[in-house]
Order: sequence, then structure tokens, then C-alpha cells
Amino acid sequence: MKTMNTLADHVTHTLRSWILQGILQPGERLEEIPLAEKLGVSRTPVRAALANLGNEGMLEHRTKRGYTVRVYQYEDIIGAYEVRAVLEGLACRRAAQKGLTELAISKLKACLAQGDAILGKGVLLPEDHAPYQEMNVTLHETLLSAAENSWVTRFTTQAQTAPFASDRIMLWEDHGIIMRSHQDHHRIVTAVIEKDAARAEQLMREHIYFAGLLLRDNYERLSKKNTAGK
Amino acid sequence: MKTMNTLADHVTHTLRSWILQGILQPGERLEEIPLAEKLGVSRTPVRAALANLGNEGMLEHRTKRGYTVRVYQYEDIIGAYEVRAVLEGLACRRAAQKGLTELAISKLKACLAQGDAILGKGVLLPEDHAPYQEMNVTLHETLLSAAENSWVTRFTTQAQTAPFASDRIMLWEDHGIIMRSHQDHHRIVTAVIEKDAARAEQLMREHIYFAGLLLRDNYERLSKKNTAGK
DNA sequence: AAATGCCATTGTGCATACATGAAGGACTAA
DNA sequence: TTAGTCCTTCATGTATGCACAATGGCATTT
Repeated sequence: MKTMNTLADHVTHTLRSWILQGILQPGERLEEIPLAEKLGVSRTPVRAALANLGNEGMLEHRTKRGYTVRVYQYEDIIGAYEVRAVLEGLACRRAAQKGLTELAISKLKACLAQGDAILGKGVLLPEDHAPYQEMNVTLHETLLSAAENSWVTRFTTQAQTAPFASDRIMLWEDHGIIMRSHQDHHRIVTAVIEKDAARAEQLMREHIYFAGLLLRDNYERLSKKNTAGK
Repeated sequence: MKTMNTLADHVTHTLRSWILQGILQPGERLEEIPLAEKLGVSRTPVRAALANLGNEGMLEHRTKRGYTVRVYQYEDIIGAYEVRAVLEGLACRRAAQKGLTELAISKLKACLAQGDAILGKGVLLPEDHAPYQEMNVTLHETLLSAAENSWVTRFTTQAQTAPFASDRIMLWEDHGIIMRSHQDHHRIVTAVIEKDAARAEQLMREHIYFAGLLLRDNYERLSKKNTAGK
């Protein structure tokens, strides 16, 4: 977990997870005093947290009218994938040019091996979802940090604050699509290791762009499932 | 100018411009109480402003140790250009695919005409710098907003908070380079209008990436000139 | 003399009181 | 009944007091 030495950080993390988990619904108003009471702190750290999340784009702010959970339009979600595609593509290109550290290579190979093990069984059990997600996040984060560009890291992270636009969202129904996605992982890692920068960039762009297309085709169903759950 | 109904917003804008103008030097510590006194407000809006600028990446924050003006490394500046190149490239691709509005087309053509007028004289006078800059900013912003992707807009703006990484920074010494840069503008606008998405993306990427290379070759000189001025 | 530990200083983090402007309801007039 | 205005309410914006932790200087010890 992250550093949370101050109350404001703690509140920030709490609210962020509440929003991502859908405990706070889009458009819902966040009032300082109720939140402060619910969390057992004063208004000050709550205000700080709201300001943070506002700057990150998760909340909307209007003067004298408080904060509301940002309502993402369909276009915003698709747009987030477009941005992630070019940013993570850039990250792979630069990672390939710079070359990977031994540590990064071993981490990536471990991710690939873990994915192979999970998918090799032929079926994808519900208890495999969490480890696969974890692996997926680690792989993408490793490639990102290998680019050594703090802007790319920051923006990619922020672009995943939109619901459904996160690495942690996957469509588990279609085994074939997951298989293909993990084949992408193999090709991307190979290209980066072999310093084939252009190919690495192109593969990662397509990898994420296609995830966006997939979401587009399933958006209706997913968003209904999400709101029905609450 | 932007909306600044609240004191916190006012302080935010003031501090931001102080940083960009170099009145506050990189690494310099920003203490709440002196700033509050200097600006004639209490610590509260100052704290809010510092938090804002911290999230935007202009300030560094360490718990119980306050804020300092972020010290950008050489790599951060170059990295900002890399990110802007792919993001604005994406914006041009999407703008081309979506098609421009009549208003956007006329704005872009006005920018091109103004640039032609300024550069057509054969010499670039100091009093031409401001209008040319203005034109350049307008052109890039028009293309950005034509993409209708709020993430691209936000991240591109943030990536320009780094010194030397802004559209407003130019190298005026070399007339030939400015001419070439404005030729890029022509080609980019043409490609977008003709919906040649791939060409538009590639041209814009190169346009910005080259600006980064140019900066790289002049970084030493520029940063010395900047610190000497204060 | 150098190094280590203690203490004072001071600025941040948090809590809380006050001021201001927005939202909603009630009352009046047509 | 409906439209409009005034007023009440209350959440946000701002100011300020208090506690605590980090920094730097000083003293003590080896």
C-alpha cells in the first residue's frame, strides 16, 4: 500500500477506492461535513482530499457548490483508451531504445510465465481472475517504468481513473480474447528485449486500442451490470 | 483570463505565473505564512493553491516539510516533448477522422495566414515574437480541441508546465527553423482538413519531437541565460 | 576535535469558528 | 392556481488557534 502518513492522504485513498468501487455513484455529491463525520476527521483533511481528487479528474468542482463524482461519458472512456494506447506505446518504444535492466527482464518473464501457466490449463477459473489481473498490471507497470518518463507514468495512471478504463477491468467471458491478449504480451516483451522499438510501440498501441474497441462493443452490457449491482 | 472567483484560485494563478516566470526559482521552498502575508490572505487559500500546483506537478511535496518548486531534470524536459509529440499527434489523427468544424477551419486558416504575413517579410523583428507565439498557441489549441478528447487536452496542458517545454518557448535566432516549423503547420492543417489521419499524426509528432531535439541542442545555453537573468 | 544526543524553534497538519453566497420554501400578488 | 420575490437555511470558503514533528544549534562525552 502507499504512504499514508497524513490524514488527508488516508482520506484521499479511501474516497478514491470508494469511487472506483462504485460505492460513490457518478454524479453523486460529496459533502464535506458528512464525509468528515463518517471518517472521523475534521473538514480540513476532507477538503484536501477532495481537492486532490478534483485535480486528478475524478471529481467535478463548482465554486460554492461543492464536489460531485465525475460523470464519464461514453466518449471519455473510449478517449482514455486512445490516450493510453499512444502513451504506453511511447513507453515501449523508449524502453526498447534504452534497453531493459536485468531486473525488469526477469520481472517481465515471470509475468509471461505466470500468464502461460494460468491460461495453459485450457479453462479460466474464477479464482484465476485475480492473479491474472495482478500479472497484467505488473507487466504494464514494469514496461511503463522502464521508459523512465515520469510524464508517461503519471498520465497513464490518471487515464485509468475512469471506470472501465483500467487495466483491472477485463472481459473474462471470452477465453480466446484473453489468450490473444497474452500472446500480445509475449510479442511486446520480445520486441522490447530485442530493442525493436517501432514494433514494440505498434504492438502496445494495438494491444490497448483493441481493448478499447472490445469495451465499446460491451459497454452497454457492462454499465448496466454495474449500476444494477448497487 | 480564467475564472477566479475564489481567493484560492487567485493564489493558484499567481503562484503558477511566478513559477513559470522564474520569479520563484526551482528548488525554492514555498512557505505558507510568508506567502499568505505577501498576498494578503490567510494560510487556507495558500494551502489550497499549493495542493493544486502540487497535483499538477509544478511543486514537490514532502510531508511535514512543505512544498518546493519542482526541479526539472534535463530528462524531464525531453520527456515532456516526447509525451506532447504522441498526444498532439493523436489529437491530429482524431481531428482528421472526425472532421473539422467550419469555425475550426477558419481559425486554422487565419493562423496560417498570420504566420505567413509575419514570416513573409524575410526578417523576424522582436515585436513580431509575441504575435507569432500567440498564433502558434492558438493553432495547437485549435487542433487539440478538435480532437474532442478531454484527456489529451488536460495532459498536453500539464506537460507544458515544465520550463522550456511550453509552446510559448521558441528559439528566435534561427529564421530558417521557424520557417520550416511554419511549413509544418501548413502541412498539418492540410492533412487534417483532407482527413489524412495517418499523415496528420505523423507530421505533428515530428513537428513537436523536432522541437524537443532543438531544445536538447540548446539546453545548456538557454538554462544559463535563464538563471543569469535573475 | 569530532561525534553524538538533547533541546529550542518553527512551520506544517489538523480542528474549529466565522462569513458569504447559493438553493429551496413560503408568502404575496396577479 | 401560478409566478415572483423575499427570507431562511446550510454548505462552502476563509481565518485562526493548537499540537506535533522536523530541523538546526548547542552541549556533553569520548
